[in-house]
Amino acid sequence: MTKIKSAFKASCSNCGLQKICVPTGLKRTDIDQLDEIVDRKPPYKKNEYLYQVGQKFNSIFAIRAGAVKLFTYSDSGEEIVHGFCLAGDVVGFDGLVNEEYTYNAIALDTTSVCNMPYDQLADLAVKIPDLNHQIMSAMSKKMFDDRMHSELLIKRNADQRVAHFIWNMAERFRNRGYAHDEFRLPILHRDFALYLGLTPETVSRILAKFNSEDIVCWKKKQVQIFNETALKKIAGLAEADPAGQEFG
Amino acid sequence: MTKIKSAFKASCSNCGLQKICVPTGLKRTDIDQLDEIVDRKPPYKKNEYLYQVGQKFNSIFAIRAGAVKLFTYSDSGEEIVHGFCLAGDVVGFDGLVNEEYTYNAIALDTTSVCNMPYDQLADLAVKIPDLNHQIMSAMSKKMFDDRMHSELLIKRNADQRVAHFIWNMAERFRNRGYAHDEFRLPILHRDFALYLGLTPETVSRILAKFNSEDIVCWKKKQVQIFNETALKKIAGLAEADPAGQEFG
DNA sequence: TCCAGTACTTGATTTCAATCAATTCTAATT
DNA sequence: AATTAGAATTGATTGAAATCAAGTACTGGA
Repeated sequence: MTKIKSAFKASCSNCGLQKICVPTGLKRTDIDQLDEIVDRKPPYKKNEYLYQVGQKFNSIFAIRAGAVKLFTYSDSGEEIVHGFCLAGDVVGFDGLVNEEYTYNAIALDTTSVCNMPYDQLADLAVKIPDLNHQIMSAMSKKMFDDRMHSELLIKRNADQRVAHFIWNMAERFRNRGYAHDEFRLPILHRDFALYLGLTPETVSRILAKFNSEDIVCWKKKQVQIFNETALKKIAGLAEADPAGQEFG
Repeated sequence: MTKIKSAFKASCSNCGLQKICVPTGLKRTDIDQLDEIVDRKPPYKKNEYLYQVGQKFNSIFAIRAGAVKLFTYSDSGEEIVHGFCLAGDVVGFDGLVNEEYTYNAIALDTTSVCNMPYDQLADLAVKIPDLNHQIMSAMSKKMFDDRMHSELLIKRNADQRVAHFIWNMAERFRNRGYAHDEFRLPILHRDFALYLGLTPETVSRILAKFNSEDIVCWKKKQVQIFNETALKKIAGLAEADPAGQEFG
């Protein structure tokens, strides 16, 4: 806990996110090989782009700290928010087809990433089948997230969407070993509204209601959950702890 | 055109969907290797399941003919339609994480598939990097489809959703070399409505309107597009042919 | 510390699509 | 060909969230 971090070279093998990130399930020797190709650049500042739509695909990014927003613009020029990535998430797979990225990825906070050049990663994956599988798993996980997102947009009303989103974020923090009832969420209500297909006004009203009912408070990028049960209930989630819910 | 098909053993190398399906971009010798692991079972009948949620993941399916609906049930038991697959599409990647399928896949019509057992495919992919890349491309393409779906659900009103869906289907037929202004679409209006996050009533009203305006007619699983320009315009798609739009 | 621009809140009104309800049409089965 | 259940249509009504319109509160930079 009180280790002097700077004394260690940053590496996958001493990274706290090993259980969540790409190295999951890899042998120690394989992790060391992966480590060699990882490029750890200085962190992105708030509002810096990791990549943009149309840019040549060259890397996949594992987020070590911070938060990233994925978005595009519709034909009519409105911003469309596709998702948010937190520490331990892997982004950039959208670039695999046609060798260019299909999202814009922007840092919402100061954000450190592990940059994995794709040509090297692909070469390595050929040699390490577990790694190859791991990459596909990460993609498959992303698909699952997207599926949950569409489900939200298709079936849920505004209250349910807001509750579900907050609950989902809490779960992601829980899975990463952080407090799940109180956490920093550097996401603008505006972006959050866009992601849920709602307006900022609607989101504001619902958050005010949840706050007045002592369910959850989200102010100044800080979230506090007071009544987990109520939140889950509004979100339309089954009462019992869903054991199979180990996706983040 | 008038070749006696039964005289040929079905294979990737004589398949008309080669340019769309998994073999795209592979060398002839690689395709032959792929061919060896492909299991071509008798077609699925209408309403037969290719796979179901929770079932052990074992295969990826390339659709040769017919149509498949991907769906799940929400916590509250309502059906949620996630997509439709046509000839040339590849399904089953959702099963990669945790080794089980996360969708239900059901045949909407008599449907022939090429079943690719995943363990064999994975072994082969290790030997053929192009194939590995091809598999990831197919996953990435699926992600792009899902992205278009969320975009539709987030930003578009009912008219735009309906128009966009029909346009998208037409493009898929066009990409596969079929007529794009008249095609069979064995999808119930009910399923179509669920996919778009609308009710059957709303869809029915909009289709009636489009029909009365001589834009498009979709009756008895047969679609005819009379006014492509109007359809695109309603869908909110740019007037000029989007050159970069080669996804299906 | 002030200022300016952006983000957020709150209220009044409108609108689009859902819901409710009743037929009509269609396709599968015998 | 008759039967029947499911699918699609059409109309009347309701309701949830968008929109319009001021306001207030942050936040980052000078």
